[in-house]
Amino acid sequence: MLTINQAARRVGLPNKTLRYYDDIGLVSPAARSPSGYRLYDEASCRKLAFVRRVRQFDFGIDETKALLDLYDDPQRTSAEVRDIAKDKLALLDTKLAQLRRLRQELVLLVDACAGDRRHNCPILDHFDAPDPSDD
Amino acid sequence: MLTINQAARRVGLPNKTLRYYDDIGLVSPAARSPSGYRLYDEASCRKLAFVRRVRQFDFGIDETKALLDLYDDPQRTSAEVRDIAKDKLALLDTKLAQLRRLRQELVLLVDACAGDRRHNCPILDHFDAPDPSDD
DNA sequence: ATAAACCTTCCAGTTACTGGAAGGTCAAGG
DNA sequence: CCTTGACCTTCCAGTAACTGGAAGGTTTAT
Repeated sequence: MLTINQAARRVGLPNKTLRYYDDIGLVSPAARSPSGYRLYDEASCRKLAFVRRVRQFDFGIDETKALLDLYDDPQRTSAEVRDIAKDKLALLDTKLAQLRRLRQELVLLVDACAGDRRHNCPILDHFDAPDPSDD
Repeated sequence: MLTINQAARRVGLPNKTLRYYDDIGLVSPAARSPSGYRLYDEASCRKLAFVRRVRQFDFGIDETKALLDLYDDPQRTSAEVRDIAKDKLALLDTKLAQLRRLRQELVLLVDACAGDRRHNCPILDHFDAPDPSDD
């Protein structure tokens, strides 16, 4: 049984985050010591590591919880999991497209700007465009 | 002079957001009516529109404020603005690279998963990988 | 006069934590 | 036995950028 900091070090998360996950009921320690210390066993550490990996994939806490429930359920089917992953993938693609557009516009702006001591600036001009057709 | 909802409609932001921008001192209305209503003129509407466009580029409020100060300052140089934009561009590139890696991994996972009624699932297996070398 | 449609302020909630204060616990050293 | 330091606990507040809602004042029209 590991105390909170030991578990935190093992799974690579801050101890604050472990307390938070306990508070919201995402991953709780296996037990408490007589004096109230959180104690994590192998299984709870695996769950924490699982959560960390899922979170790195930009899944929100709710989605992570759904995945964790499936992870805990030996009766789940691969289709249930795959549906969640596919939804996430679609979202990710949307986000990527937006960011790419953003980047492209910003590149144009930076390129158009002399970046010298003069006072006119195409970047500000662009943001100031009196363009009523833009939503 | 426009009331808050009229201004909100014109610049394409929710009225709550206009109140918020006033609260934090980002963009304040040009005046208040005798009964305390916020009144926006042309200049304040232009600033709101400017802020909206900048925000769409994923600049934070602080960065937006910096840009707005430069926008307000006839003595600013294009170099000052360009530096901010270039920093943002670098950040954007980092974020894009991360998301691309994420997407690629997720694609592999989804492809590897049959998505049928069976109980084994490569996605969950991946997240469960007992991989201690990952940070 | 009163109803509808505005406007105001203030408080709470959102996401996923992070930081800090006040205080209990545990092992080692003197 | 006592103290010191490193842990641990809970709870409260703050982060970013709003959003929603309650309670109440104002304006306009009927």
